[in-house]
Amino acid sequence: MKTRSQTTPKPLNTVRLPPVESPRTRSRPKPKPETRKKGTLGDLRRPKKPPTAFFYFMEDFRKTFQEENPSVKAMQDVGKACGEKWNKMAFEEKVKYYDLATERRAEFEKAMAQYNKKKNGELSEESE
DNA sequence: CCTATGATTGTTTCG
DNA sequence: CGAAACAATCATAGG
Repeated sequence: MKTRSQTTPKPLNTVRLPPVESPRTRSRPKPKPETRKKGTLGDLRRPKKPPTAFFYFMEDFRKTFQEENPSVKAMQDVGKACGEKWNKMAFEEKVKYYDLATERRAEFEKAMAQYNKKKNGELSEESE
């Protein structure tokens, strides 16, 4: 409605709705995905990001998928199936997962506050 | 034995 | 606002 002088009022629920269906706006040139996970154990300082709705969906889907496809064990195969179904999933069904992720993020915000705070002290107290 | 990579999409973070 | 990296999972590879 009408003009919104404010740029993105940033609703409290940021989300619950699926992000605009961007037509692949995320351009990922994927130049050299050599080390996507560099410090699996060394980046503990980085607050782990909250799992996305997609991951939550995977938890459920993974179990179901393995039951129907005991042959498939690697997530790579399941992941593909997940993505395919995820795109076809009904918005209402996804909302359920979005809602989960939304709550998880709230907690994550706190972790972020500490992270920012720690960042300052880290300079002095790097090793813990 | 340990570590990294593979794939999926959504979210996070900084300037 | 945009770009880039990262989030979990599990099987597999090599030294």
